[in-house]
Amino acid sequence: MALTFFNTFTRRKEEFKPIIDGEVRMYTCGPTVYDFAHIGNFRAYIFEDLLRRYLIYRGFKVTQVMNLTDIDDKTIRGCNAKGISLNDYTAIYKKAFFEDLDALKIQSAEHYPEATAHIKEMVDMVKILLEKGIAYTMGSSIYYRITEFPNYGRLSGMNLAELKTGVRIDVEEYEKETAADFALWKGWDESDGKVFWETELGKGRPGWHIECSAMSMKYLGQTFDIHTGGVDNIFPHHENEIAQSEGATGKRFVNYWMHNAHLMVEGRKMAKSFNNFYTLKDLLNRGLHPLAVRYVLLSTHYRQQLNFTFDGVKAALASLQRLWDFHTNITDAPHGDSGGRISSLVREAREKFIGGLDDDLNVSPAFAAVFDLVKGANIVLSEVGGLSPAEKREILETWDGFDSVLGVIKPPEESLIIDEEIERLIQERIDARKRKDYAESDRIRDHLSGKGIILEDTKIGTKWKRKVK
RNA sequence: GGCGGCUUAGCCAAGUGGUAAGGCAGAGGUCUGCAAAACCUCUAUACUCCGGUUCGAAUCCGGAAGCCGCCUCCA
Repeated sequence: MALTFFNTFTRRKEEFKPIIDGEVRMYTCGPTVYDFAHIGNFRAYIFEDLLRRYLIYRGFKVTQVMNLTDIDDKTIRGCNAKGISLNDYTAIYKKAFFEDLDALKIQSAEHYPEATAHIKEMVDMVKILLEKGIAYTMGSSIYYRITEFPNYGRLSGMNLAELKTGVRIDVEEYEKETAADFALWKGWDESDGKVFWETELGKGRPGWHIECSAMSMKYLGQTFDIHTGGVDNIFPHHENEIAQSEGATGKRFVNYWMHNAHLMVEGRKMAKSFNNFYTLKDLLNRGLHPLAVRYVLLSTHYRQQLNFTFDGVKAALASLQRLWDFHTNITDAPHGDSGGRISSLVREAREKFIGGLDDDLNVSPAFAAVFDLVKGANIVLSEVGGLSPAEKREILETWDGFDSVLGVIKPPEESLIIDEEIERLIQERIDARKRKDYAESDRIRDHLSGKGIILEDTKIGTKWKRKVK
C-alpha cells in the first residue's frame, strides 16, 4: 500500500505525492507564546512529530517549519499588563516551549521563525494584496476583501452566506466592508502600548493570519506539500492563509492539509473552569513520566478525539516498562539460534508497522506490530534460550527503526546509569545469595527497592533496573 | 440556527461487508529460595439503541439518544 494521508481540503484519504520526489516541505502550526503550552497543544506537536518522523523513516528528506507566534492580541496584552517589553515577555514562553519539546522527545524542526522577525515579509505581502485590489485600507488598518477570493470557504466547508453573523461581534466590525473580512494589518491604538512597527503600511502590527502565509512561503516556497494544525485552525485561520497566499501568488498554496482532533481530560473538554487544564509542567510536577505522557498523546490516532486520563498515563507507563524490559532482555540475551524464526517475526512486524502508518498514520496497528514482536521474540527466547548475534542485531535494528518513529520504546538513558554505592550493594546481595543467606539478600533487595532499584535474578545473573513512577 | 465528528470488554484502542488486532488491569498456572521478568490458560455469542438492505453488518442506509468540535485570532 502507498503512503496515504487524509486531506482536509478534499475530505478523503489521498496517496501522498510530494512536489519534489523524495522531499517533503511542511509547515506545522506552532505555539502562540503568551503562556505555557498545555497538553492539548502538545497533542498537536506530537502529531506533527509523528508525521515528521515517519516521513523520515520512509526515506523522505523533510524540511519542517514551525512558527512561533510572538505578536498577537494576547502577547500584547500580556506584556503590557506586566509592564515589560514584548520580547522579554515572549522569551519566557519560548524557552519553556523548547524545554517541553525536549522532555517529550519531539524532534526539532529545521526552522522556527518568529513573527516579530518577519514583519518585512508580511508587509511586502500585504502590499501585493493592496496592489491587486484584494486588500483595502479602512482607517489605519488593512483588511482582506474575501469577496475577491471565490474559493473562500472551500477548506472548511463554510458557506459565507450561511455563517451565523454576530456570534462574536468585534468592536472594529463596523468599519469593514463585509463582516467576514479579516485584518491583514492593524493600525496602532492605545491598547497596544509600546508594541508597534513603523512600516510602509503605517504604524501598527500585522494581523494574525498573515505571518503563517509570509513565513511558510519564505522557507518553503509558494507551493509546498503539507500544512498541519489543530482542527480549530481550519476556520478561520487556515482558510484565511489560503486566501492571502493564493491571492498574492495566484498559485496553489498547499497540497495536503492535515488537522488533529482535540483532546478531553477525564471525559470533559479541557477548560480552566473545569479545573482540568494542564501544562506539561503541571503533569511532570505530579510525578508523571514525560514518556508516558508522550505515549498517551501518541497512541490514539491523530484525527480521533483523545480522552486524557491519569489512569491512562499509569497504564501507559506499564506498557512502556514492558517495551523497555524487552529491549534490555534482547540486548542481554545469551547465545542461541532460533533457526530463522526471528527473521520471519521481524519481517512480519515491519510489514505491519509500515502498513499501519502508511494508512494515514494509523498508530494502533503499528504499536500492535511492536507488541507482536515482543511476544514472538520472548517466546523464541524462552524456548530456545538465546539468540545468535545476527538475530540480536536484526531485532535491535528493527527496534531502533521503530523507535525513530515512535520515540518511546527504548529505555530512557538516565535509567541505565547507576552509582557505585548501589553497585556495591548489588554485589553484596549476590554474595549473600551464594551463601544462601536469603534473609540478608532480601534485606538488601528491599533496601534497594526503597532507593528505586528493582532487582531480578535471571538465568544469566542478577539484573537491575530503575523503578519508574 | 448552519456544518462536522464520535459511541467497540473494567479502562485505553484497532477493525469500514465474511463472523471481534494490540495494550493496561484482573484470575489461575509454569519458572524462582522467595520475588521480578518471561511464558501458558481464562476474561466482548458481540460492537449505544431501534428499524432496514444483504446469503451475511461493528462495518452500508434511515431514525433515536448521548458526548464532542467549528461558526472571526482557541491545538
